[in-house]
Amino acid sequence: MKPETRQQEIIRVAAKLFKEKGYSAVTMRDLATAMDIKAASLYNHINSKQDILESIIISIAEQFTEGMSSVQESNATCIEKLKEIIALHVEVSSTNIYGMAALNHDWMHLEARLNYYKKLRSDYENDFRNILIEGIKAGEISDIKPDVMMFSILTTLRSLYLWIPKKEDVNLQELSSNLNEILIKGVIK
Amino acid sequence: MKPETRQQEIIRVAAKLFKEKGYSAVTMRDLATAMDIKAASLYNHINSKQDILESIIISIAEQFTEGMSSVQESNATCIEKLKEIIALHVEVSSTNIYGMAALNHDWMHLEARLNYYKKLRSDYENDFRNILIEGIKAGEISDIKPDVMMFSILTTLRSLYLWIPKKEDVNLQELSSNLNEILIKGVIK
DNA sequence: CAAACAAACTAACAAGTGTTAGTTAAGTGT
DNA sequence: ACACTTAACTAACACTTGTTAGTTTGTTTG
Repeated sequence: MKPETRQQEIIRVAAKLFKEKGYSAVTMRDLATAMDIKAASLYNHINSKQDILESIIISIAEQFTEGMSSVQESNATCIEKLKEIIALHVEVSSTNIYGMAALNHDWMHLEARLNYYKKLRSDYENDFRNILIEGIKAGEISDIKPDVMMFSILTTLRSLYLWIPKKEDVNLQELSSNLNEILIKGVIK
Repeated sequence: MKPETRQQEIIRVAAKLFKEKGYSAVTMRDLATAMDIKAASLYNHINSKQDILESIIISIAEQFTEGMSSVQESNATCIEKLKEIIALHVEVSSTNIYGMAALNHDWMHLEARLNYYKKLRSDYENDFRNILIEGIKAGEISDIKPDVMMFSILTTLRSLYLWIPKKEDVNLQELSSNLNEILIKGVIK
């Protein structure tokens, strides 16, 4: 396990600040104070504020893309694939709580890599939708508009970062299985 | 139907900009340009940028508080109450699409009224949770952690603003009933 | 017609913005 | 002893920020 570089440390602290106040409201002087150095010193380690946002968001987006690839490769039923996607989100969100906030709130402040991010996102959504459509065809999944289903599940999963840190004793295994129950079978008894 | 005052117009346009870029990234000059006047002229109608954010967020938060009150007064089953809450969110979100974005993204930039907002929100969540707990007791609702259920449903409902504008022909009645199906009965057939 | 109002303007300000340049000091490897 | 790297610093820059003061112009009202 390599120790964290100074650059990684800055990016990690920045992600935390971005979660609390949003990208635009965090100044380089805020970040410097949190690192206990002067603002100018940050530039020994990073190129720009924009670069920090990019590394946070793009790295997470690529994790989701990779995760979706392995879900697709698995020879499972659509419901099983859905469960794998839920587990993917719990995993990625719990290891990138602060980054997920930046991804959800501040993706529009990406500049050079905005289009790349948008492509990753829409590809992900298409793959997700196709799984639902297959499930409907196979009779596994209710015949409701796939877009509404996807929206409902995906917004819950994308907001996990708001939820996970609240519980000190959060058991990720348990959270995953609770979400499986609720998202797949609903709340009715 | 009274015509919109100039102040209301500014607040409406501001909400739209806040949705696109977030409160902190929108400058008074951006807002002025969108209104086709100079920044200083805005101050003939509003007191401050902060004030604009407050009126947007607080007015919506109070709509939810009122809505929850009437849900509670109704003598319906818990599942019926849930459906009423879903309808409430569809109604409020569809008539305040831009404002909902500000509420979700920028509530932390409230200053004087931050605590008031937080109180409204936590009261709302408590009422919501109590409905679920009653439903579990009554055997209407699955015995899963109420917090996880609430989180799942509420994040979907809170994100409706992201979804509604995408469909040009969005039928709100239909959206409501689709959400009832999915959130209550899940996606499984 | 005069008074009042609504709604725009120009000009300016103090504070804060991201970032660059150049420097210093403490380790590290040869 | 030497150069190299790492990581901090001070000082400054050009620009942008929200906001205020004071003024002008057209419209409404008594």
